[in-house]
Amino acid sequence: MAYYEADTFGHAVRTGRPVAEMCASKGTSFEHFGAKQAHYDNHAVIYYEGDPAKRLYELASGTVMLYKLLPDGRRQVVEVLRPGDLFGLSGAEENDCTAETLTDAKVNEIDLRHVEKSADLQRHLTKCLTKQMRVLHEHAVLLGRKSAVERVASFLMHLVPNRGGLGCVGPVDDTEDGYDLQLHMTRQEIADYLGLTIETVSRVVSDMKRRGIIRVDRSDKIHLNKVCGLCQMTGMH
Amino acid sequence: MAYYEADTFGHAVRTGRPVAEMCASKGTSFEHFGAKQAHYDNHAVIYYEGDPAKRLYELASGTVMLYKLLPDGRRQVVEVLRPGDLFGLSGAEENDCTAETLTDAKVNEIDLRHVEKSADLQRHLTKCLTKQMRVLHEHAVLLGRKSAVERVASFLMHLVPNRGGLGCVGPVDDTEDGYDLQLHMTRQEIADYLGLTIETVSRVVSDMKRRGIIRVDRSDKIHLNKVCGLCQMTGMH
DNA sequence: CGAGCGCTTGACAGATCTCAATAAAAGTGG
DNA sequence: CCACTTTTATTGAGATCTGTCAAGCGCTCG
Repeated sequence: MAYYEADTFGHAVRTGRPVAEMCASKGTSFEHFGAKQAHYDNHAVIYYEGDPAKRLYELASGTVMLYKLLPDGRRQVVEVLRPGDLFGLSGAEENDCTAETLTDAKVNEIDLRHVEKSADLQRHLTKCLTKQMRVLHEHAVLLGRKSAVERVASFLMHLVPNRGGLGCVGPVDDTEDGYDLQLHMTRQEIADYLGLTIETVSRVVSDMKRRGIIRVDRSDKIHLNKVCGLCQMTGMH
Repeated sequence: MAYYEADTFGHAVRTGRPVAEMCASKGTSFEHFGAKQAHYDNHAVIYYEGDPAKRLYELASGTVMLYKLLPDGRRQVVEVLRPGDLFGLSGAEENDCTAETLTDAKVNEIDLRHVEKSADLQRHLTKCLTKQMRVLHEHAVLLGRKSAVERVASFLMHLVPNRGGLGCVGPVDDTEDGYDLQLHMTRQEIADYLGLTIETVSRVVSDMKRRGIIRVDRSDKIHLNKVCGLCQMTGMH
């Protein structure tokens, strides 16, 4: 079924020409620019830090993380990507991060030599990179200035659509302000993303559970009882 | 004299047309694309976080920092920019950071509406943004995973050209491996960049002084006695 | 010379990390 | 379907690093 979609996209490539409007209207996905789509299983490495950078990647579905390692094994997850995000552009001969899937993922891949040529694609790149840069800025604040509780609260809030950010719509309903979410990361991955240890993440989650802010149905299935309450804990209000 | 250069650049704008080769050959500076150059004094704010994003900026000379504030006053400096770097692209209606000079600075400014149009400019943007993203990734590792000593050591190493990074050339001379550097940031600014407190930065610097790794001639004039030795303290070897 | 600002230093507190044990969940093979 | 192993998550106790608060130092400039 997933494979079907790939074929559909492949077809679009064969018939379509790069058209700015198509790109702009659809927002994400650049299969129009001669990309081939690849599938990756859960926890598959797409490329390693230090590998020669050959392709530009666009995440079509699923989740991918980018991380860097220090020689002694410390790891920092620098980005958690969602569909539409780009990766593989390191600005050098070699990739600056390792890219690894967090779920099954579909990825559009374009040879870097082709990227240079298309003006529409360049415009698309600028837009995507700018957006990702904004996220990196906010994450720098989290890593540099937030407490463990604020980091975890911010992390959870980012998984709730249309809440917490600039376009926060507030509680939909006065009495009900819950939200069910599915984590695609282990505690270790979350810790490495938030610049904490696995034990600290676990303790903060347990604490939120004890205080009735969240309910943990399974370690990767968490119900937020009060989204607004959680948002107050992010350090941003 | 600085003003003279601005005139020279301004002249180039009036006579030249956007040419990819000009841009590529010079590497930085996009005065060819109809930019106006502005001068800012030391510690002048170019724009505030939350202001409407109207222009794209390219730093022509000097140093600029981008920072974000939390409501309680905590500050994180998210980027320290060098000539050739871009800023002002937030990917939204409003700037996501405040931009403030750390020195006198010359800045090329283009109205965002003009940016859309030029393909060459877009290509230039992609290249610059990619490079800055790489720096942000590395800084995330610093903020998330490095100790105070490693952070300060990394910070100082970044101020030494051609050392520490991928293209490290090693000591030029077997006996001499010193380097004189000029900080353009106060201890507070450094602390806010490294995710530390001013006291911790001060203590780490004093400690390095005591151990003979650096010599502090003035609080903003630091001599590195052994660049290689300092590099060993960054956590990256 | 004195005021003001930035920097340094000390003593202490507290948050997070480390190490270790236990518990829970997921995968394996009979 | 059930032991059994392996992995992942939780919890506790203690150590450590960095932050907090407060005082003192040393420029720079009027």
